[in-house]
Amino acid sequence: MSTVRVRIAPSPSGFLHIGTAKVALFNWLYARQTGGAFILRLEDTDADRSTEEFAEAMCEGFRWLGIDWDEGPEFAGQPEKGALGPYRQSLRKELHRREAHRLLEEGKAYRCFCTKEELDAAREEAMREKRPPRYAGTCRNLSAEQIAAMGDRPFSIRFRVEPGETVIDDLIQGPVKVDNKEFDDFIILRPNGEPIFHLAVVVDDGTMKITHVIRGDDHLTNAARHVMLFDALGYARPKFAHLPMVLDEHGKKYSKRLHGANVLDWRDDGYLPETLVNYVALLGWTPVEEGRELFTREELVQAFDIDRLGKSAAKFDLKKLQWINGQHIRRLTPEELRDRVLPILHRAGLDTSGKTPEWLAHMAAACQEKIPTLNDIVAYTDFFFAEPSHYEEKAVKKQWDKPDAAERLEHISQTMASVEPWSAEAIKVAFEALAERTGNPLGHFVHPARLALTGKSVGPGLFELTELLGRDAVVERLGRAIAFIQHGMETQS
RNA sequence: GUCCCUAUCGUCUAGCCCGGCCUAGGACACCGCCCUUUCACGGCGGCGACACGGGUUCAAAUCCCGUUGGGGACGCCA
Repeated sequence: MSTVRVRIAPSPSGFLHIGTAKVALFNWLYARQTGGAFILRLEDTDADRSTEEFAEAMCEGFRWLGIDWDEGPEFAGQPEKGALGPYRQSLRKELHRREAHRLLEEGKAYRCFCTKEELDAAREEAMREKRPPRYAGTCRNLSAEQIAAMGDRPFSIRFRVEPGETVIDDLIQGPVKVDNKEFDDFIILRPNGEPIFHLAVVVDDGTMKITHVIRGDDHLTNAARHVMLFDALGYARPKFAHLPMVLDEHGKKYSKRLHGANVLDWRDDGYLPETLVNYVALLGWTPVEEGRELFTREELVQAFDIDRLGKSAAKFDLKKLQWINGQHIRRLTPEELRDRVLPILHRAGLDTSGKTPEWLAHMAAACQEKIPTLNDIVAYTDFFFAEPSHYEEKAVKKQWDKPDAAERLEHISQTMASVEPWSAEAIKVAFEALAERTGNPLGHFVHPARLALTGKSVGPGLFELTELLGRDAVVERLGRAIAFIQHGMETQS
């Protein structure tokens, strides 16, 4: 029985960010690999910015990626899971408050009567004078009499940072030593009784028995504060692993407003969830098996190794993502591909109701090796569901602007009218025979035919496409194309 | 300003901890060739990096120091 307990603790103040997804994935992989528990905790203490819609959007992102949690809040009709809840930070305030007051009683924290205005002014002044903006310690050593004299003036609670050195034994960064002099006494509870992030995370991680805190390295410095709090509160210190962040293609922080910051943007763009999972996993992790880059979610669980995490930030590379997507699309069965692509076809306004599931699976198979994203299916197959609305201009010039163009299509049409059986293989043989008989290369007939049947110059293999289209449609479309060449060339713009 | 983290091809990275096997390996991208009914796929080849400067050493991508670049923390945000 594994005792590993890890968590993802997003603040529901936006969609699921690509960086959060990375952190979640590594936590999830570690949990799944060790047989431990993966916990979702919503850090919604900032009521102004946290909304239920965001919480749902975030969960939808996780669901799409296939990152499921063993313990977490109630969501979308699902009841809360787990024995150490509640899993919304906002519902744990009472506990946070109690722990803050416990520290106060134990002398590990103290009352601070400074007002926000005073503190803000002091910080600004320090910044202006290029001094480290730290709390001056005004209320650090107030006597009982002085405190009593404050009457019922509101106060915040500050953690008392003791002199010494704090060491974070980070699984990724190695031991990180920080002199406690670098930290001032930080506030853990606001005058209104609301907990501050540092207190809330530590209390929650401590009481939820988190064993490994795997998160973004923007928290590395905070980790020292957290370690001090863990110790002061008497909780077992978790192990830490601070992951490098995900940068955009220019090497900047992946801004929320950038397309792709929301993992669901990628779904909308036609990427498979397994692609995102695979790609993000490679951002900072390399398998022992050298050269291997393609993994399913399950294979990642097997291969993942927390010791092989990199230390530096990685830029997001769309081209690599596209390549991985193509690879994963090829690994789908035709039926799986069909099922994933059908909603996209429908959204594009194509009516697939006239086709059987088997036919649609064949169609999917014909495109499988060609489409970089699921969305490309539309351009590759729309002509199956509707007559080509027009012929690609450049292709018309190249293929049909020849004296014998109509004649060639006529040959093809006659051939197609009599091929038996109506199969891609037989159609291929017929085309080859036609080419040979007339002493032409195969392309001499294939290219004009493609244009006649699809209106385009690129698409699925011609013979498969021809079979799928059916003899009647093929002969009819060839006829139209011949008519177009004979009468319509000059009217086409 | 102080402190912390980080730095190998354009990009993701292997190698670094335990110096020599590194004339630095792979992948994506790019270029060329081959395959080929288009587009892809696939195959072959090419281009292409140890940020800089000092040490230590017979020997440094690998160890040490500094510089520079990037990121982060220093909030009654999370």
